[in-house]
Amino acid sequence: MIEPPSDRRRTIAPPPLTIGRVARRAGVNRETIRYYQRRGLIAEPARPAAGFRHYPEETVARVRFIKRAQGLGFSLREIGELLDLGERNCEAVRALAERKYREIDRRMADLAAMKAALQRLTADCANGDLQTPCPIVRALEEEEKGEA
Amino acid sequence: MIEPPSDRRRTIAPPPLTIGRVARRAGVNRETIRYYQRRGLIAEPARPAAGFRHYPEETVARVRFIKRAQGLGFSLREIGELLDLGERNCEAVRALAERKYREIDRRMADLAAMKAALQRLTADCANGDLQTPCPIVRALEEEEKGEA
DNA sequence: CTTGACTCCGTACCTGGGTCCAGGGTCCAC
DNA sequence: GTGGACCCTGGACCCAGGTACGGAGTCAAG
Repeated sequence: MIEPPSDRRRTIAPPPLTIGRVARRAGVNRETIRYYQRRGLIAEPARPAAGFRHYPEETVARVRFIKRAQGLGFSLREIGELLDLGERNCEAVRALAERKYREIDRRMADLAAMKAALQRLTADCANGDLQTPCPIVRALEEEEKGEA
Repeated sequence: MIEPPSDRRRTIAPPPLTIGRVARRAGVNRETIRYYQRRGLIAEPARPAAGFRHYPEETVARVRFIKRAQGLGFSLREIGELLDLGERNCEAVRALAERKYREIDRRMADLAAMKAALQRLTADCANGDLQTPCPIVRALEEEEKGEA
């Protein structure tokens, strides 16, 4: 995974961190890096060679940050805010995290309701198998304002 | 909400169930009805007048079914399957419902993990407020393969 | 008969998060 | 110096699930 420093040029041959390398290290598609750049999630890198992007090391961490934050349910827009704020406004980051926390809570409650509903439905269904006006479909057609 | 039967024509003046009426009754946009039709989720209605769709009463129930099933986490494609199967294959409907149930379970577990992670993060943050290299951002940049 | 509300159609557009492509240019190890 | 791996660009395309538009036709009440 970590390419050996090739050891012939005094052990210091810093491999320029090109887009493909960043992508591989961060475990994403090359295009995703370009996309994040367009979205302003990662800074425009230096381009010392003929237009080739040379990224600083932190970029890999940043991309991983983005992916992990997505995993926590943040949208790219929110992640942008996190990244902006994180550098200078810890309180605001915490507020965002707490908002997201509550959002996740709500989503879990929704899912729990769905689950319960599905369970009821499949239970109905399991009683008599092969009923032709399927009770699940039947039930979903009814009003049934069970939850507020 | 329920338009009065206008009472002048023997109390039976069946108002033709046009697209707008179906939409209002089902609580969706008119375009959504057209869209569902394009997607094959609701049948092509009769068009007795000059091209105007006249829907059967069941259509309203069907659209509400679709919306409720979406609320349970089914995609329109899955809902199409449900509707197809529901009319003749109860077992298959049940299988779909159970699959979705398990999917919801997984999503809840994911969310629970996210929640826990966020809680850890905000707890860190609450210790010292106004830290400038925000610990949340810091933490998300680290590897931390906590969950498998 | 007029007016306003409604409907028709196809197509374009939207959000979010990417992904792919063609037709070049470049880098570097051998 | 050559071959293969890599990189550049802008724009098109993808998925889902709709929403909006515009110009025309129609229905029904007053």
